[in-house]
Formats: sequence, C-alpha cells, structure tokens
Amino acid sequence: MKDTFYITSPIYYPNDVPHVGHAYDAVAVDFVARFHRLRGERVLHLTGTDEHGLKLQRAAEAAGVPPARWVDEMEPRWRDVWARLDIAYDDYIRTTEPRHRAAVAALLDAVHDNGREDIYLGIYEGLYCVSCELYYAEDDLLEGGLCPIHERPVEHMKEENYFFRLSAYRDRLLERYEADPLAVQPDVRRNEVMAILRGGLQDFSISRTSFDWGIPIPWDPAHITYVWFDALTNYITAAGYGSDPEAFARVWPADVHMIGKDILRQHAVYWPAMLMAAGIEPPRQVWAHGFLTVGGKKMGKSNATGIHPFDLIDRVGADSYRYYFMREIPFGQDGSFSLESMIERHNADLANGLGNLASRVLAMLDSYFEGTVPQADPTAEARSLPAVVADVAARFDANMSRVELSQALATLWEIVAEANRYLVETAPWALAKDEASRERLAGVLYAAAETLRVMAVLTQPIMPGAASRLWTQLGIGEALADQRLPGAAAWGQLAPGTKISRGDPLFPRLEA
RNA sequence: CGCGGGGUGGAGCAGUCCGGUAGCUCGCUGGGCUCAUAACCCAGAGGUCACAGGUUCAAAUCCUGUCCCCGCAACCA
Repeated sequence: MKDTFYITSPIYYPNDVPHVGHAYDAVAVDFVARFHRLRGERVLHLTGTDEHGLKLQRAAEAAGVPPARWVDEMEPRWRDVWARLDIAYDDYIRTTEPRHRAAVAALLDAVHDNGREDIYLGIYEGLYCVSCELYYAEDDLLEGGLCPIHERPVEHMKEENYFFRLSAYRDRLLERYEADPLAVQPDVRRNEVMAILRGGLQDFSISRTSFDWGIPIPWDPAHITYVWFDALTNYITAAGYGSDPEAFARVWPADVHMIGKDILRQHAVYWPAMLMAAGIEPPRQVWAHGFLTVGGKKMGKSNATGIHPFDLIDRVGADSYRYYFMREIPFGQDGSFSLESMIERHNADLANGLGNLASRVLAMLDSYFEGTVPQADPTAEARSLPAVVADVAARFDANMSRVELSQALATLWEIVAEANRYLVETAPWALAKDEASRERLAGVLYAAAETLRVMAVLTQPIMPGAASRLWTQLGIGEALADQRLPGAAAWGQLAPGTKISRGDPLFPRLEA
C-alpha cells in the first residue's frame, strides 16, 4: 500500500559544473520534501547523477582515465553543493550503480516482453560527424552543413537501433491528461504537453552501438541503452522496482517529479508511456518549473552565465539563498535574479522582517522578564494574532500542497507583518513603565513569543538552519525536528518559564 | 503564416479565464514610535495598463490588426 510521499529532482550530469539553475530545482524539491516531513508523512526525496553516455566516455578518454573513475571523481562536486545548501535527500542514486543496471534491464525486459512489440529494431538515420561520432540536427550545423566543432562536412548515416513504440501511447496519454489536469503543472506546461500529444508522436530510438559506456540491452548486448531508458528509470530504481516489491508498493507512483521545463517532453510524454508499456503506473505529477535568467539572458554553459551556488552562499548564507529563490521568482515562471535583488530581499524580509521581530521580542523578554517566558493567559492580550496565525498556517498548507512555493512564503510572512503591527498597537515598552500593567505586559510578550515559536516551526522547511537557531533562542525543550503540523501551529503551546537567550541576530543586514 | 510566453507608476511583479473604484514588494516624501539589526508602524506622491481600431452604458480585462521583447523547435535545470 502506498504510504510514502515520493518526490524526485532531475539527476544531474557529472561533467557539468553545478550552477544556480541546477540548484534551483534541488532547493524546490527539498522545500517540498521537508514540508511533507513536517506534516508527519513518510517521505522519500531522491536526487542523484546521470553517469552514462558518450559525452562522459569522451571526457574520460580525454582525461586518460576509465569512465568509471572519471565519474567517481566528478560526482562528489554535486554532493558538495547539496551539503552546503542543506539539501536533505533520503536517497542518492548514481546510474552506474548495480541496482540501477538491474532495474533498467528489468524495465526493458518488461516492455520488450509485453506482447505488443513495443520495442522493435529499426533504422536510425541522421547527419553524422565522424570526428565527433555524433548525430546533429540540421539546425545545429554551421552554414554549408559543417559540424560545429570540427567544421567539416557531416555525413548522412544509418544505424540499426532499437526503437520504443511511443506512437501507440498517444491516446492513453491524452486521456490521462484530460482526466487529471494536475498531472502536469503549471497549466502553461500542461497546455504544451497537450499540444505535443495532439500533434502526434514519433517512436524514439532507445539504443546505440556507437559507444559502450552504458547499460547493455539485455537480449542484445551489442546495443547499449540510449539515454531515456537509462536516465528516467532512476526514479523507479530507487523506489525498489525489480528488487523490492514491498518497498516499491509503498513508494510508487511518485507524487512529484520536479524538473526544468527543458525536459518536459521526456517526463510528461516518454516516461509515462514507457511505464504504461511495462504495466507500471505513471507518476502522479510532473512539475516543470521555469528557468532563471541573469540580466535577461538564459543561464547556461554556452554563454558563460553559469554562476556557482557557492559564490552566492558565501555572501548570504544557505538559508537566505533558499528563501530568496523560492520567494522572489513566482514558482513555475521564468525569472531573473541578481546579487542586488538577493541582498535587497535578505534585508527586507529576513533581517528587517523576521530577524528584527525576533530581536525586539527577545530583547523585551530579557529586560522585562529576566529572559523568561512569563505566565499569562495565552489569548487574553493576543488580539488578532491567534486568528492570523491559524489562517496563515492553513493557507500555507494549501499553498505547499499545490506546490505554490512563492505564494506559500508570501503567506507566511503575513505573520511577521501582523506581529510588527501588533507590537506597535500594544506598545509593550510603554506598559513596562507602569507596574499596574504588568499582567497585560506579560500577555503581550507571551503572544509575541508564541508567534515566534510558530514561525520557527513553519519556516523550518525553507530555512532549516535559521529556524533551528530561532528555536534555540526561544529555549524550547522539545526538539524542533519532532514538531508536526498541523498540531505544532496551534496557539498557546509555549510553556511559561521557558528560558530564552537573545543570541546573535538571526540574519545580519548585508551591505550591497 | 512553426509553437508558446510576455509588454501595467523609477525597478520587479499581481490582476486579464468570470468586463464595472488599477493592487503588491522595493525605492521615494512626510509623520509616528523608541522594544529592536538606522530596524518597526501610519500616511502620501507617482501609472493615457505597448500601439491603433472595434464591441459595450462601461475594457488592463472581450474582438481585430500592428509593433517590440523572450523562450522552445527531441537529449541545455
């Protein structure tokens, strides 16, 4: 019985240098995964690296080492980035692992043996550069039909390949997406998929004989599995396909495949069709986010706009980095980013917003109540706060469940704004001047501190580090990691007598 | 006529499907407060909603046309 929230990131190519764009979906996946854990669900968050193929074989040859060693050397650069960004994946898959070779073989066999000849031997034709040993699309070529790398004429070549009968699945895919509009999100991307399907599908080639760094086709090992049946399959490998039926039943189908919009077709058309052919349920949702741009230009290897996440994390820290990308760019759309807007956002929402709110509340508890949460009726002086907190917590949950990540954070920060207004209205610094209003002062500061407690719980998925620091400053005994929604957001749980400690500012202001 | 997205106060965006006082964040100006990270709260200035026609009592929102920007076009997150 499925009982696990299963979310995946794309798998990354070890040859690439990680840039902010790659880290974007990793952060999004982690944000969603942590939210579901916070809700008490069993979660499987998968990421990994895509380690086969001709390009990697080439790179290894150029470096004079075997491909296996080459990927061993390159792959850790990705995990270094995830570690710095607090990406808490539950499993990390490398497509060179034995478990994956086994799963790919099992999937290929299942499709091959499904009795409908969905895999057949065909002829792949294309424009081929002998030096590159690569096929090119006509548009990729230089003028006069020259290879863009070697600047020599390409040749028309034919190769015997296995093909997957994608065309047979058009109607089933159409039916599925018409029945379930949420299966591809956001709507723009869903519309694109529908257009692709209505336009008709061509079978695609799934094997090559021109390189050997990959997984052999089980019934014909002279052929090596070409990218899609290798890479996409990682999602079921990690779920236990072909090795652990019990685990597989608990995890599959995936709840969310988070991807960039560039690989929409492969995830929303190829992949579900491949699974259908093997008698496996397709994923519940493919979520294709937008691309980041730098100064309006698409980021990529080709135009040197790739920025390493470390460059930014060093400047603003992992929490602020995570918050910025999820809050600033409406999730799903393309969006530009810059260090300037990052610093602006950090100062406005984190330093002046949540951080300053924590400072003022903790400072007042310190000077008026010797750093102890006072005894008070939780609601007596709380005014609008409990209702706002409850409302925000509910809407935050709804936003997160729909993967409206930017909106979810905007919603959360309504609490900060309300709490700041609350402090101005109740003016605890004025109450502190009169011993007669001691009880009201206690009620006000209790409510303010309780608001911080809830914020620490709710911000945990997006900024685990800062949430934990805030929790520590509040001095709460139970572990933050043990808090569960929705219960932990209920008003009035902060225990009177709790010893707070001011500590350093949660988010120091940054200079531009 | 390949497909798609977009052009809204100084900047970045929402609103457009289901026409009816043009909204948010940052910045700017003035005021308040003094617990706080020169932070916080309130108020205000600032927009012919790309352009031109049309429909309508009424259009950022619907229709037609034009201009401009940006993606995608099978292996680039």
